[in-house]
Amino acid sequence: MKKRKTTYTMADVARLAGVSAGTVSNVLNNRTVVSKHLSKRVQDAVAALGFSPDRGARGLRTGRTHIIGMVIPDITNPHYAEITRGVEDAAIENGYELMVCNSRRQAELEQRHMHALRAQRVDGIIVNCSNCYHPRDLLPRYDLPLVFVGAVPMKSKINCIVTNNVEVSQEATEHLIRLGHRRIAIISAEMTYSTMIERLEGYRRAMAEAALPVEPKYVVEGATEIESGLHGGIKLLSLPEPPTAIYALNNRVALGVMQALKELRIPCPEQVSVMMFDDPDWARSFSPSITAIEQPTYQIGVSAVQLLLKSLRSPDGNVEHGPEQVELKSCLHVRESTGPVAQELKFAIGT
Amino acid sequence: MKKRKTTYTMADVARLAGVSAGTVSNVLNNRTVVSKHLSKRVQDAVAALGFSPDRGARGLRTGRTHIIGMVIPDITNPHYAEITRGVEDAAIENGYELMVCNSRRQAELEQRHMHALRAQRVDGIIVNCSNCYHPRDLLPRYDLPLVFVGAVPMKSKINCIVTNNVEVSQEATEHLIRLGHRRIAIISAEMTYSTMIERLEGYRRAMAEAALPVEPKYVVEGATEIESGLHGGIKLLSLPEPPTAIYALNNRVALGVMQALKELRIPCPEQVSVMMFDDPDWARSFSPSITAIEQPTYQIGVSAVQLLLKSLRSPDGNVEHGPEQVELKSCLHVRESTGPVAQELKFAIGT
DNA sequence: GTGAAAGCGCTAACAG
DNA sequence: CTGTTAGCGCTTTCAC
Repeated sequence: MKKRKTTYTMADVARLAGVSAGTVSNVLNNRTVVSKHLSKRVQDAVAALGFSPDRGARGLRTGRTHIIGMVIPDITNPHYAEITRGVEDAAIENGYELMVCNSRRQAELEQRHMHALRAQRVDGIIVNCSNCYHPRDLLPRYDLPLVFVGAVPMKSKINCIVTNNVEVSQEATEHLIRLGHRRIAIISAEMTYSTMIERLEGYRRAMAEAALPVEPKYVVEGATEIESGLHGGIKLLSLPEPPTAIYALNNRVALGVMQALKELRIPCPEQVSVMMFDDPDWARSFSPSITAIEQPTYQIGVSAVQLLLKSLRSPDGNVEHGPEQVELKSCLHVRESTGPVAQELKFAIGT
Repeated sequence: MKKRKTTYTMADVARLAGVSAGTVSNVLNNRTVVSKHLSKRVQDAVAALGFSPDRGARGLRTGRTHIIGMVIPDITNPHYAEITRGVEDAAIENGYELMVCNSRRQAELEQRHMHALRAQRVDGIIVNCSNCYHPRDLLPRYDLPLVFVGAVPMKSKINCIVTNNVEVSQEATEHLIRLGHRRIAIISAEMTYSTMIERLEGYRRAMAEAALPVEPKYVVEGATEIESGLHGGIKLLSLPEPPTAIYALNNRVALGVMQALKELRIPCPEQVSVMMFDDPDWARSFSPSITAIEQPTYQIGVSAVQLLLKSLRSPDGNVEHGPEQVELKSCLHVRESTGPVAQELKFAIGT
């Protein structure tokens, strides 16, 4: 039942180097000062055997696995993929390995992953929870250092990395209003995400400040799927009085909206402007290129690891003065998909 | 130096249930038949404490960590992201956890990750190597079960999941030829990938069978970056005799080609047709929607895990009769971006 | 400075 | 059926 006979242990290295296992350990972790002489012998033996210490055994002994766990909704969404890249890079730089799990936005799976990661005795978990109203269900009774990213639990004192969703969403909506748009529709994903709630709030504020009504028929709650944006888009564009601009609250939904415009052969931005949250690679390649709000995805990942490590080093599992909240900035990139509102002339032509 | 005092051990469970640790282990792994009576008591104790056994300790003891490692070039590329999804789902279904590493197409990083995974004592590794000519450098001296996916080492007897690149690429090129195209350009990514070599070969065969010359000026070797497709596309389209069709060998390059068309204001497919390998979400949302070759990405991931597990269960680390090669099928989706070759009339108009 | 030995949490013989 | 025990590979006192 042994795994591989070709896997060496520190005892093998010690024997070959003619020292004790403890000394090998000391050399490998350059702990106490080992004499140059023995140190060299040990290193030669390590190299000769191609030995690398068993991290699992080390973890068992030290109580730290040096593994960071991560739970995200869906790695195939470029938004999460880029955050993950940031996390991985930062983790490795600090000597940690990463274990990523996809929850598919299912609370049950989310929990199962959290428990699996706990069973693995990861040192901490970075999580993007899909339901910000029931975050407590996520936390194992036995506290593991946790950092939330992006979508975070509401009204909870926790470590998290957030972005200025309200602010940038308001700013982006104002961009549309400045272009003359009055009938601005918005399609969100699941409203269980704190991010969606905040982005909608930004939209509301901009509308309110411009004294524009937020008409329910222009506010569509979708899901994080392309089909959702497609159907929502078709529904909006088929209204007796269709919107002149559509604001998609994430990249999946936006993809669906673009498809809706294509199917209905509605020119963008001539007849309808489109703006989206997220700024995936393809935003600039589309015709027209898409006005988009870029989130600091990579940096979110890096910051999450930094905060987690900070929290790991604190005695109580939180940073010194309680949970810390880091806010990063998103920014709007105006491109070709948003233009001046269609002139009435165009409607005249249509009739 | 203990990690968390709130983490219980099997001894705690045993004490609470009034049994021995061995019995707890037996219940948890339903090994030998434990009496209903004690079994219940143990399960209650486990539930009461929220106990879950330390996988690291178990791994140390059993010699199997039940972790699968994975090394891919870049998780932010939808192609790899979808393979990863398949791998994760299949892994979890079989009681394995997953550790994914990004190599950024750097051989050095690729190796470092392989070693890190070995140090973690993963049970096997799934790898998409970026240089199919030097795969041996990847293998640690101490053999770990390995399964290659997609880009595989050339001329090596190894476990791998491949696709019918040559065949489908030939078929796709024939599609362009049937549309009347004669000047068909092709932009590849790094030719160190076996996939690129095979896709180019398919193109060559189709051209040869149609008695069309493969002109060097129409064969561009790029890199897996959008910029690469952009510059390659601009270069091709600026030729005195530009191609009437461009075939991009992966989704990143294709994105760049679309951007080139946009910048040069060249109508697609009226003047230039575009076809690409890979079929990411956005292919159908583009205007025009893009003719694309879909790879069975998710299934590649699932198959890779299946083959790895099969190999893990074999005594010699390989499947019964030596390494196994599984071939899956890709398929062409004809969409709007490929059309009949531009009539000479259009050129006349241009002059 | 270095070696010897204990023990992290678990499983797998082996007794009883 | 259940308990006892040894030991997986490593780190870390503690003597020397």
